[in-house]
Amino acid sequence: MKVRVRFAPSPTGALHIGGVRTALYNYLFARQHGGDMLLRIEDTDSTRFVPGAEKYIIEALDWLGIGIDEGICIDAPNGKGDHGPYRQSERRDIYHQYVKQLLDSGHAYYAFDTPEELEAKRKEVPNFQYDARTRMSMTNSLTLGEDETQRRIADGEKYVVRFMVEPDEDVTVHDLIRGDVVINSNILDDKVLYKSADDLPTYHLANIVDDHLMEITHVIRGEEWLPSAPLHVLLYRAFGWADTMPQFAHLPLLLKPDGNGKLSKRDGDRLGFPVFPLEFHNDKDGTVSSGYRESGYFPEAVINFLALLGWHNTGDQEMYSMDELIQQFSLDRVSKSGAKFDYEKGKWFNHQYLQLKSDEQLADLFAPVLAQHGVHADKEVVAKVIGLTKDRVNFVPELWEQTNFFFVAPTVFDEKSLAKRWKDDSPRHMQELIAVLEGVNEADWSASYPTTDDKGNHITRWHLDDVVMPWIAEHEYGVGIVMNAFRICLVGAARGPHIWAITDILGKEETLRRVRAALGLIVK
RNA sequence: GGUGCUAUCGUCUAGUGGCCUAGGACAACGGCCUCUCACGCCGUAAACCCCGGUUCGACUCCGGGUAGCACUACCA
Repeated sequence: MKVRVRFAPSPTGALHIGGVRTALYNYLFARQHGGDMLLRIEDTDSTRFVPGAEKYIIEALDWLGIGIDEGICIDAPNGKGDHGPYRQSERRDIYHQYVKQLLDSGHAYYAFDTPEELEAKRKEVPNFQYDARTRMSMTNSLTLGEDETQRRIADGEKYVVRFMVEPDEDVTVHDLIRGDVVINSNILDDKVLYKSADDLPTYHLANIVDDHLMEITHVIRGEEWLPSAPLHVLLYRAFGWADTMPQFAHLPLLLKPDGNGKLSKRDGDRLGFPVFPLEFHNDKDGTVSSGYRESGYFPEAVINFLALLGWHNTGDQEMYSMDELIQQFSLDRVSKSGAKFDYEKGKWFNHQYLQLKSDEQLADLFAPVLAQHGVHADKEVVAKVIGLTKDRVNFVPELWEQTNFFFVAPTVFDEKSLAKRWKDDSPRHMQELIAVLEGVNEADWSASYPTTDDKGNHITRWHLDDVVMPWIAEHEYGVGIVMNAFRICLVGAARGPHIWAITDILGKEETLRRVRAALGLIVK
């Protein structure tokens, strides 16, 4: 039988990073088995619907490279495949039919208790549960009788349909990650399956009906669903679908980095990192949530990071491409315990993937950042500059802090660097250095050649080394003193790549101009 | 409160009864490299929740505690 899995988010806001991981695991599982990955929208709660959320979900998955074979997706916003519609709000007629089936077979009943009455009941009776023990004292078709029930419905009174859970039964759920989980039906309540108020089913009914009709073979979802899994098993049985019931796998939760509990949207705001793949503007409550994409993350880094939060192969491999994940992923190597969200490790992954990109690729990605700062430089130069600095950044936007001095001459000079590296002799040294550098031919300015150091390592030596070092030695100046003062003139601080790599890019004219300018600007 | 799930370095994890003096990675710390800041390299510190049992032998199996989490809606 062909493997068919589904990711079934609710369009109630931006897609949480935990949801992304669930989608990823579903996708990896489907691809590995040559099966289908479906996306179904579970919009059965009309009160929590957020405009734009659905579009956000499909764009986020598309950005991450989590491909959808059937259902709602980027190239078919209204769904593709022959098991549709894939939006639950468009499947009302289908649900009516199955609600009726349960009603007719005696597995469900009408209930007229209002939300207010139920709330009052819960206040009055501790641990109140709508079940076999209490249902005969409530307002429902079991206590009202056929005629009264029909009269109320005909009068347009709001009602719900509840599932009738038989008491005293041990229900076993076989979970692919955790093994057999047994729960007694006494702790289950008569779940609401359908509400007439918005003519929609609840999750429990819709998910069973849809998974069955869509021929889902494996339900891979978050651990928060484990307690209701027995109810779902009971529902399959009530429908007579026990034979084709999908297999279950409940994934461990993603936890807060500090303290305990599920990772939430608030944690991101509080700790300063995104918990959503893309930036999201919520028109319903006016909030804006930051996203991994906008923070400078590469999708492959997010995927790699997320994949390892809850799954790990034997061995020490850390870097996985999507193809490797598809090949190696397996549900029985998914951890059972929750994983704290380690944002620092996420940054490290992005650093690794950034190093893997070519300087030219990075130059293209960096161009918009440069433009923001009013810099328009040749791509060739930008790529060269990136080659010198990329190993010290985690994100493309950070490149600006590392490279700005290549494009804009310093006008302010770092106090700390001056205090430590700018000596009383420095102005005189710089004056002399100007004279030395002026003597260098334009053609030799950037020249370099391979050689070996005194330990026999192959290194690149610059022509300017051969000019400046002898001069320093001749006057018995300190190399560090002269070079750092020089660096401050060019960069504005005691940091940055090798000094001759800087002068190479700046060129003779700009280098000398900066030293002269600095001499006028640095007051100490 | 009830039910369920879970439990190895600060974090993600490897470990499926002897390969464990518990391995790797992130973070931390120290050193090397060096004109600077980084990167890189090398190194240090750091864990089997507790108590019993099974066994010649338990991180690994079993039982009991404890702790954490999840669920307990006309939300998903």
